[in-house]
Amino acid sequence: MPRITLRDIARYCGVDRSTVSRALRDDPLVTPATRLRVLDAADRLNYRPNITARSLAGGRSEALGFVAGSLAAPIDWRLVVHATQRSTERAYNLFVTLYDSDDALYRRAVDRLGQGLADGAIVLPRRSQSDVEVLRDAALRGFPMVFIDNWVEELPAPVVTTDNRSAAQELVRRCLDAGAEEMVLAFPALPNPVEMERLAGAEDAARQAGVRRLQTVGPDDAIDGGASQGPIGIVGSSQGLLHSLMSRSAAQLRLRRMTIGCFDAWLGEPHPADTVIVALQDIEGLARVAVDRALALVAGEAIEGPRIVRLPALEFRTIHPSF
Amino acid sequence: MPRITLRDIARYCGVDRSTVSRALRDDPLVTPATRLRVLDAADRLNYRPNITARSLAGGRSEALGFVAGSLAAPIDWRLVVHATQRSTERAYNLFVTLYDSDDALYRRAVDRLGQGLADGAIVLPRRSQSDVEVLRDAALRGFPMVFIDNWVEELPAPVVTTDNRSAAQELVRRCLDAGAEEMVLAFPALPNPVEMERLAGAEDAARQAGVRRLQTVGPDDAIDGGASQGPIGIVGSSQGLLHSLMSRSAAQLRLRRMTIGCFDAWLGEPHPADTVIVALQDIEGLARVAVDRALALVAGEAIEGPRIVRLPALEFRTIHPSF
DNA sequence: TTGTACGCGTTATCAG
DNA sequence: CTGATAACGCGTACAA
Repeated sequence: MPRITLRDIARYCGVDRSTVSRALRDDPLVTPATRLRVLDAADRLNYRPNITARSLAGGRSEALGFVAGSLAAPIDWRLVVHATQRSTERAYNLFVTLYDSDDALYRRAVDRLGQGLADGAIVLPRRSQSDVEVLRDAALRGFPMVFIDNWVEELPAPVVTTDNRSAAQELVRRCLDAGAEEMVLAFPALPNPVEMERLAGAEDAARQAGVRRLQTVGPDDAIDGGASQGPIGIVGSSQGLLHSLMSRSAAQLRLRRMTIGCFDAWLGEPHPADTVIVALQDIEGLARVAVDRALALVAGEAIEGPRIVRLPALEFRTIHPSF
Repeated sequence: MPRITLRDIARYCGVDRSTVSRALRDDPLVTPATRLRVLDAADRLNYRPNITARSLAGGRSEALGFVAGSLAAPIDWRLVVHATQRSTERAYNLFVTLYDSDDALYRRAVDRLGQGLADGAIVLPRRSQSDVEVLRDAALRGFPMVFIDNWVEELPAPVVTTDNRSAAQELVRRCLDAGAEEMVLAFPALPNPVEMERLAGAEDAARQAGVRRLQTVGPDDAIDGGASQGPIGIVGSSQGLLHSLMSRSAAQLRLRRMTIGCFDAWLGEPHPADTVIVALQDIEGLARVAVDRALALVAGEAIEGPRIVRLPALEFRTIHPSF
């Protein structure tokens, strides 16, 4: 099954390859008549340009990479979807590569992208320690990169993220407004900027409100119920984390009224006596801004504004059990 | 920031470009001494081969594409993760492209992959009507494709999927064993093979067991409670679908004991009185077999075994509320 | 064992 | 307006 190339069309039309190339790229230099002939032939022969050849010749691939650990959290794949859309609007392609906590895969993915496959990348880092090593080479080589959602302090690439601090504050406030008398804060122990900002914001709000009891639980801790049986507020980064915490703490939580504060999404139903408040982030906004900044970098334009862009939460949605 | 090429290394070492090329590809023809010199220089200059050039010259990209609608369902991104791993094991790269129900994006994605960017693709179709049109061109051109999980009847590509029929049967049986006195079947109206097989299997099992009441609900229907208040079984494809059905039917379901049968994953907690049975599919197996079949196609090997491979469910897991 | 020369499919730069 | 020609970076027969 031999591929149809420019040469085939050129032969078919009796013109030169370069004329075909021009015609297909809508170069105004080419006569409408010949262009029509060429387009018709291309259509008839079912021609598709070879992208690798085009990248090689043009020096650009017109593609961006999206590097992510996994797509387990809804925010992850939603970022991918919107980044794909925005890239397409800007006549760029987006390739997603996952590394799933595997450093070798991670390095490979970043390497490949920098090898002419993409003109730049959007990076969604997860574990800051290895992120640094893997990304440094590409950064040093001047490969355009933009961090999305989370980032790595040590690298100078632009960052597009959410206003995590304010959102965490607001979640705590709303839990208290809903009647919570004590607060539990559950954020992963990972030393990454997002979790740190969230924790700081939540602690701030709790302290300012003078919460009677405040505990910060680690990834394997259970909630210390103490003697109280009153309404409790639990704020954390993701449903998965909260869910496992609540399972571990089932004995302490049974029969207590709970208000849960969570980021991004809550799937399924709250328990009958509970309320869930979700900080809905502007995921589409993140993706669009990240793609635009990446393309600006690719084009060599100076970055406008601060290195870290923080988009505010779109909405705080309260979910009550439906039955 | 000029890229380092073979030429630079060749100059640096005082050898020819082709020698460098060979040394880097571990060609046994090259003297250990010179290979060492070359590798050292490559390392020192921080050389990275240009993939587009390599693909162009070699005629293969050593990459596979993974085309999916979205990654909303856990099975989707888990397939991607495992396909990435398997591809890497086989020294291939995997690029994911999403189209998110957008036909233009879809066509573009498939086109690009066929343009030299990938040697073949794994396709996870979602809506069979447009899938046919978009994929037909690539298929006709002889572009190697393998369907994963779901597929399109009209196209002859190999299929790797699960044994949906048996799994649906088993879910219904287990609901009945758990005490359900009537059954509700909730599968999307999409005319795709997976949903059809699931529905058929579920109906089979329900009929064989002589269920007193059996209803099949559409995407916007609510459950018809009738007069009964006994235990009810609800089997459907995904948590999202079941969740919206249950919300719409809240009045009928309140206070009834429910057993829910679901595919792939259940996030969050069952309601206090409910039980959830999940058919855990062999997602890693699907991904591995799909990658292997795709690479076999790429290599021009004959496909062994039947066109449709069906992997059995790994496990049926029962989830009880933890508090 | 290494160097020479050509081709991969496309774009860009010249002449004509 | 079009045709010839030289890149782009790499792989590989073939020659030395």
